[in-house]
Amino acid sequence: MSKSQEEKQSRDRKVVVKRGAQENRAELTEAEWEIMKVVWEKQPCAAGTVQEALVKSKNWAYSTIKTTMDRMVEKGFLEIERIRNLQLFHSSISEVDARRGEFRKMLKRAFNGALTPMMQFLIEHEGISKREAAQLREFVSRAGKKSEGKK
Amino acid sequence: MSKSQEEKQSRDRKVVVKRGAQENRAELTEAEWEIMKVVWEKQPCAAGTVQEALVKSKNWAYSTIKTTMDRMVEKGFLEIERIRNLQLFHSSISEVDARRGEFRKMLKRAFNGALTPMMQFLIEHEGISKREAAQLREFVSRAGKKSEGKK
DNA sequence: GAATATATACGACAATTGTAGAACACGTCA
DNA sequence: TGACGTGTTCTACAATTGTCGTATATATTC
Repeated sequence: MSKSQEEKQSRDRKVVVKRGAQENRAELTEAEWEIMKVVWEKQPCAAGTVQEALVKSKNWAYSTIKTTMDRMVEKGFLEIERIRNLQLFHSSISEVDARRGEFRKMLKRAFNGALTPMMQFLIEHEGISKREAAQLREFVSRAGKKSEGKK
Repeated sequence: MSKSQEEKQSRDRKVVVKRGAQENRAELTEAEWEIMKVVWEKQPCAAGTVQEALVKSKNWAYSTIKTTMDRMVEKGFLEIERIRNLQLFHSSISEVDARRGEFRKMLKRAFNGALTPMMQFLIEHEGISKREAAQLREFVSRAGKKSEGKK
């Protein structure tokens, strides 16, 4: 496997574009996640806005965030709308697609890509709060109807 | 945040040791996952065994795998049992802990650490089969009881 | 126009992760 | 003992990601 092939695969794995019925998904790094969460909420917004939003939880230098965001533009995760000297960023990937990417990556690594072993894992090894359980019950009752519809 | 602090936090995040009732979990890279899956299945085993097992899916050079495994020893994920000149590796982390680490990382990044939005996401965006929905229901029905026990 | 504030561009370094070949060491066999 | 096979050690490079200060550019105000 040559470097360029691997590079191409690596890219495809990060952002899998729509091919027929296949869905969009993206894989973000830790820092990218933090930044995208702010962008999804405040877009279009400047890098400075993102920095201000993250100053408490992360305390990153402005240039740290700007660099990361510029790289995300190169990767196709963000786009720049220019107004005079100001760059406003907006997302090119949806939160749903990013979530899907992260979820699928986890599923593939830890559960060979299958939901059933993950569910078993949750059942046997993960507990949840009462509140979460109540909310889940509500969603599950809807799930019955939705899944019938889907399949 | 100084470099050494960040380094310490980074380590703690990768392997969170047992503190009281808190659980074990680990975070593995892509290559580490591939290797651990083989080790869990064949341990104790030599690096060459791992390389042979992965030759079809990955075609990594022996030294690629050996290097990764040596680094994993340094990280505490693997341990070496020496028999003459031969090193047999066995895992220091369980598959459950690794799964938990990967799952929790995903949950934190994509769903702010909460199960409920993840389940909602699955139901609304991922499409689940009847069987999976049934497992979800089982999880929810057990959730009430288990969480009492765990918490 | 100068001073100031804001924002971008530039450049660089460190750590981690992935990748792997070459050199060296050990064990076995003829 | 030398040859050969197996396994470890050593070394190194590349890419990515994280991190950030400095230089430069732009816009505004006095």
